[in-house]
Amino acid sequence: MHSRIQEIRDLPLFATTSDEAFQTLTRGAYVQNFPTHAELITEGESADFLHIIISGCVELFSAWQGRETTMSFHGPDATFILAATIKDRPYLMSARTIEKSRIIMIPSEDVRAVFETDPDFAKSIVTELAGCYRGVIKASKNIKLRSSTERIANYLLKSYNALGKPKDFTLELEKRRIAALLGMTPENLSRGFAVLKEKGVSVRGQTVRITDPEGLAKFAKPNRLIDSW
Amino acid sequence: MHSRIQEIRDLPLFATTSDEAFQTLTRGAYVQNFPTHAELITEGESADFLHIIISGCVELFSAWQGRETTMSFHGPDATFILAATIKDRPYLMSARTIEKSRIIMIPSEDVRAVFETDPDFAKSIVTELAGCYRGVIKASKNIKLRSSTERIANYLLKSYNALGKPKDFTLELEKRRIAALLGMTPENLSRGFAVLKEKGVSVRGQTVRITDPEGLAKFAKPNRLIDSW
DNA sequence: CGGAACGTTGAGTTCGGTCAATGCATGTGG
DNA sequence: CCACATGCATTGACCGAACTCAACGTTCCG
Repeated sequence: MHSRIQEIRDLPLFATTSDEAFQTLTRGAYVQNFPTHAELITEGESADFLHIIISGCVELFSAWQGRETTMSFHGPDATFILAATIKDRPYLMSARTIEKSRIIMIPSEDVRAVFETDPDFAKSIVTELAGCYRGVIKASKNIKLRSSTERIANYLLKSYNALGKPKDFTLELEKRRIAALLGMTPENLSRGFAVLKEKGVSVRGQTVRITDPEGLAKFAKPNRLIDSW
Repeated sequence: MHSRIQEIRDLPLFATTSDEAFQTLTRGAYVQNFPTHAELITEGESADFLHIIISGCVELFSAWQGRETTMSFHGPDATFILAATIKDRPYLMSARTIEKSRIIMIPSEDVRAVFETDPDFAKSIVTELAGCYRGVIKASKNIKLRSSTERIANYLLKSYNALGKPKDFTLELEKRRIAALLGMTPENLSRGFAVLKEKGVSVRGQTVRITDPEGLAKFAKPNRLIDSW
């Protein structure tokens, strides 16, 4: 049990939080393991808990009139859905695991209460939320300003650079999920990879090799206000 | 001068802020009048000031590789760009006035400083930011889950309801701006209006009449998790 | 070994964008 | 006060990016 608390305490979100505030936050909190494809929350429900991912991967998605769209994927240390928790409003998105995942759930009331009493925690929360906001803006710009092939190129380039420009690397997500993340169908992702072959990328199964980083970058035109760090 | 301060003091964002904190915030602040089509900020610049709109209308937009896209429009009481101010990071969007506008500019440093010392202000800021976040999410769902005609139908329905279901009403924005807001070309907006004629909408110039609210709603299928209030 | 899910490829469609012409306001200067 | 310029809105013809549907191949797992 002690180690469970510790793994939460070590999260960046709580780095500067006082012990007292941390106690309050974790008193009513759960830590839970979920299998793959577990639906964690459903849009429209009231935001009773702030969720924080310890390990695994979670997809945020939305539906309307039988259509569904993926909004984002999140890994360890990410929070969702903070904005609903703060405003005490219904979730705007649903969440499901796409791997076995370990999630902390902190009662929204406690988050709001501690926010008011602990300035450092308030700072952490607002920084986290601002980061989420900027993430959505970037995603939106990516979708609205780029063609599907350009989005793929930038996605590959970003992975490549994040991993330190390795000779080749493995895709983190299944291709169908990459397609969903980039706002296209799996068929179109395939066709995109085919086009990018001429620009200096070879994709074989899960393995990607960037044969011409310069050429790819020249095509992708990555931009820190969209792809950023 | 006194009335200038007063008009700021009365903003919702400062409703619960202490006088002392308010003093600090406004000490280094400007209030400025801008003409139509003034470029207020450019994406990539550092976020030196939090902007608050007192009157007028501001467009947020982004560009990449010669392409441009409208992200949102904002009227009185809205803030931008809060997230950049908080994170002390470059703006992700540019802003321009589309009417004569009166804008408050508060040094970002002061916002961050007061955030740490005044819990009520911190609360206001985080609530405002959470609202911005949810706004972007809704806009993104609107774009990704609906066809252009459906977006138009919902836009008209929302205006209609917001105004109290009047016999007819005038469009707030120019049609070209509505088109940009809804993520389509002006040509397509025109065609959309034509289609909606059959669904119970007549648009003549700036004037809209909803002849069949039921029928329009049946087509538009408005949803509180997208169109909300 | 068989089946299920994923991925790829091809054919055809559709939605929305581009380009161009025209109409319609508004506004300015002679 | 009118002539003309300018910018917005509309309409039509065409184009193209991306989606749908279907078939087939591959991989992985029971």
